[in-house]
Amino acid sequence: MSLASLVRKLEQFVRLSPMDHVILNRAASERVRHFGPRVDIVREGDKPKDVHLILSGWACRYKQLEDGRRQVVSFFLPGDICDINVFILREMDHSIGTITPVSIADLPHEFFDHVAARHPRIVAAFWWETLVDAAIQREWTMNLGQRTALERTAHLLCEIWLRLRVAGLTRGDSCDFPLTQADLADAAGLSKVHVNRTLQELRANGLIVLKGRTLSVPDLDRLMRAGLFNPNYLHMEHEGQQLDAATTDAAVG
Amino acid sequence: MSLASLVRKLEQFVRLSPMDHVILNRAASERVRHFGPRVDIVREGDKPKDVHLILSGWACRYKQLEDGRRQVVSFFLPGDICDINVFILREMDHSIGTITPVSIADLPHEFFDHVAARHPRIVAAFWWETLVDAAIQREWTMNLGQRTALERTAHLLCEIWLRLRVAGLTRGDSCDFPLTQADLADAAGLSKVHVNRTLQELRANGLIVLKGRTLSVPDLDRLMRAGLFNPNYLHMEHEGQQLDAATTDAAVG
DNA sequence: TGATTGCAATAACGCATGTTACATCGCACA
DNA sequence: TGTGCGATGTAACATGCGTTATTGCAATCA
Repeated sequence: MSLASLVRKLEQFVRLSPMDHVILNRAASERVRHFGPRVDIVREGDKPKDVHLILSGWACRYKQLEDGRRQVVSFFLPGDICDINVFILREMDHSIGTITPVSIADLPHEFFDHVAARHPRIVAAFWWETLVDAAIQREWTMNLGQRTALERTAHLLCEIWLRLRVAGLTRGDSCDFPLTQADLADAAGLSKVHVNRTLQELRANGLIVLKGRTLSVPDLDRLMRAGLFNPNYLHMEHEGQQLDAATTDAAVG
Repeated sequence: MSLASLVRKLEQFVRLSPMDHVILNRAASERVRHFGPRVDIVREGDKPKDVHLILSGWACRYKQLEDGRRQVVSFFLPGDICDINVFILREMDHSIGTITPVSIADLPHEFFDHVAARHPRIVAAFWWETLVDAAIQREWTMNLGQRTALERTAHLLCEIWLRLRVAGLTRGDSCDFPLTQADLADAAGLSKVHVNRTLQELRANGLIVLKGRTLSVPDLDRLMRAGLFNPNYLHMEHEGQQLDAATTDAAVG
């Protein structure tokens, strides 16, 4: 039930007040739902109702062609929020499915109305989350369009690693890693067979240790170099110079 | 100076009041700048200052690797807005460059503050624009990850065609088309040579006529089928059942 | 304990797309 | 009227990745 991951992530951007914490806590404990692994939470064509906050487990957003080709367009890790403000759109243009068992909190319309009026720093933090999401999607475009299979896979692993680390979900140089090679293939736009070859190569180069459902990254810098990975798009402002409320209120509008 | 394209596009989603029009008009006529073709408007690493509204001309957002590989991650057409709320981020993670000569209006911070407080329908329309942008980026991920060169190119042309049409920039089955084959290659993640081959094939199939800087699409349905194109992600709500102010105010929060 | 199932690993082969090189076209400008 | 240059077109060849098929392994369950 790791609301901790959300807070930890948001707080690298804005410092939330004790009241903000209370608000988030309440929102994350009402209307919680649980899903098994490998099921759909939302389907393309649905009319979106709520925003979802991932409390625990991994999920993904994906699109599918009629002939079955499937592309994972993003991963959701604990603490991630799915599509703030989908309220505005009439119909989902993609699906969201679980990878592991997942717990989510549904955040209704009214939560955002309430927050908008009274908790500007939460709003700012959510804006930041939204913008980072968009930046990640652009980077995936770059990844699929320009990087080789090896670079692309390394890049994807770096991104997941850093996002897990910010969420407090790494231990030393290891983390849980529930993705199958088929999942990686759908995300990287590669065949399963070639993902397998590529992982072998990463292993042979000592860049990763991946066994069971655990990933270790013995030397992140080397993996980042292999993936031509530049973390700037994640906009992690870990230098500690966070925006204060006055600035963010104005920026959010 | 086509503010008309912006208004036309936004109005398929919300009906703007006469006052809204005045506001947009004013914003689009102060602080206008002009650029030549093939120059950068914004560079990766810049600190973003204003939001940009494209008044005329085509531009693109792109990212580049150190070795020169370049990926166009989106195109900007007249009436498009670049990155609402980039205020929040510290540093640009991509560049924006012109393709043709371009005129833009810089929308400062204060414009959004003003609008946020007093013009909820403009806010709603901007939200919609932002969400559609995100949906387009996801679709590009799909495009690069799963579609073949032919499908991918056809899909890209369909998208541009529909976006131009909504902006009122098509004439019958033709439109201006200033992209070079190199531009298409950078956007589609293909080599120039293969883009050339692919365009030949589209021409041979009678799906497009592309000569000089003009594109004609004699049969959009066929082109859409060739590109496995499903327009749902553009969220064009042309059925005319637009949201009214009450709904949208709440949705925007 | 054996059957079933899902995932990972490996091999052989094919093809879509990349690469390099050069020719042609048309427009801008001297 | 030529000259240069960016864009398009084409050809020959190379290769990275996809496809299909099979095997092994480990977990789960009858």
